[in-house]
Amino acid sequence: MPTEEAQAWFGAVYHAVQKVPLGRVTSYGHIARLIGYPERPRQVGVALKHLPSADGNSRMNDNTVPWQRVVNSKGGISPRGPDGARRQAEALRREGVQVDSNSMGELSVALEVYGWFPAELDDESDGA
DNA sequence: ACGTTGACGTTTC
DNA sequence: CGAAACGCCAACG
Repeated sequence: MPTEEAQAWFGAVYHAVQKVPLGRVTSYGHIARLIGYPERPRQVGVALKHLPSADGNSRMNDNTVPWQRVVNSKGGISPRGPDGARRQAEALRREGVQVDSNSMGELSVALEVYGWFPAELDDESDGA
């Protein structure tokens, strides 16, 4: 049983992820900043890793939380398991998000097309 | 109870 | 511009 602090953190992460609209993507760092803990992007990944199944009774589950819209700062899908990244790419494509794969099999979102959400947190203006 | 791991990001070299 | 180090902290062995 996690501590109440941890529960609050998890809930905050899930809630923030739910704010990401369909067809857009965000990064772990963005979620962390939105919550108010810009130095813990890693714990965002931890929270998503422990995201409850849709079968459970939890209001926050992999069916209500668009975990697939969260990628790393490079726009790539971090390889957590053999099929994990592939499943995420599929879910994103299903939403209309373009996901490219290089010769090494690494999957990445076409940020130059979709950009980040929210865009206001991006202080730099490179691509465009 | 303690050491290691890991859905990350920034800073440094 | 690429690689390595460091920080973060819950989960796991």
